[in-house]
Amino acid sequence: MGMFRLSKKMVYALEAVVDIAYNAGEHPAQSRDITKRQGIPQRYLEQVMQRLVRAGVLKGVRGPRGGYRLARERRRITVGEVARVLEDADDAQDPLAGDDVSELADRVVRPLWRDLGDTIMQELDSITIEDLCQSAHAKGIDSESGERVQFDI
Amino acid sequence: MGMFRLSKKMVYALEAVVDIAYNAGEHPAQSRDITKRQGIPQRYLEQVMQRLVRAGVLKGVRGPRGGYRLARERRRITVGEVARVLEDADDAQDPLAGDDVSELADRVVRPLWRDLGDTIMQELDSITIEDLCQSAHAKGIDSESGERVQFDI
DNA sequence: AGTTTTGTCGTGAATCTTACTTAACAGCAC
DNA sequence: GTGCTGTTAAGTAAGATTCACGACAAAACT
Repeated sequence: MGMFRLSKKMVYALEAVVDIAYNAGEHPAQSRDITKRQGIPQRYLEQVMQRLVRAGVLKGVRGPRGGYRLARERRRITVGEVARVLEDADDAQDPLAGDDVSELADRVVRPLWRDLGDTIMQELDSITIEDLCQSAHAKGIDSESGERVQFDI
Repeated sequence: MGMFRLSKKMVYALEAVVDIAYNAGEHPAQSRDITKRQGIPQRYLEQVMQRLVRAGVLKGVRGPRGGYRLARERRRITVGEVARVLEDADDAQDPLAGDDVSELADRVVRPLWRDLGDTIMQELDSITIEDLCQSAHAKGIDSESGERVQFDI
């Protein structure tokens, strides 16, 4: 059906992206370290990361000392974008269309659901990774990379 | 984990409840008619209905000419309540606790998610079945039961 | 410099778990 | 007994998790 969803995958993705943004030092952040820090299933995260790489949110570098970097500045990546990337890729069709559905469902109940999803997404689109990093900083959470390692390009 | 979710089950439940509220005449609405009208898997809905009955949202009456009625007035049932009933029953524990989770996740990312869920729920709690029926009426959707069949008790 | 080794990401499939759907039968009221 | 709800179990689809192996780039070793 393609129902909107706040999935576990999204949370993992967001945790990983924030982790990279917040802990990134000179070397890129490695998948294994991220999963260790955030308590995310190791093998699973790799798949999530691939989606983020292909979507242009992260940039993966291979080989020893490899890992992941943000593909853009922190303030130019929104939580909404990360969430959208992890939304099921295969639902090319309209989420809640349905021909064999009553008017009541089609014009009252489902619009409510759809509007709700839109509202959530708007909310998420208004929050950037930068915002979350600042929030973490304000709460005195310490970064792996000393402090203030600015992200380039 | 216990992640908040806008599930298909909830949509079905809501569609059914609204259908009952809007189409209810003298006789209770029957499961089969509801599924026919709303395009919901017949046998599946029965289970959903049971949850709603046990939660005191619906009242089932058996035998010929049996069916379902609202257990309360339309304005005293909120969309949020219906959604809550269909939230997985088995997650007795905290939704997003986790001990082996970094501060970054625990104090930044997950609170964001939890707040979002709370916001959604608040929104849903502010909408009653009555509201949806009026919306349907305003849109000129016609009821099975002539018009204006007020609900008793 | 060229080659091998090593450590990481990259990809696809296999397995496990949860949600959804279907089915079969028991219980109750007319 | 007939026609509905009530209950439990079995089957199917979707999501989450794990596994195995290929590709690539840095490092180490001639």
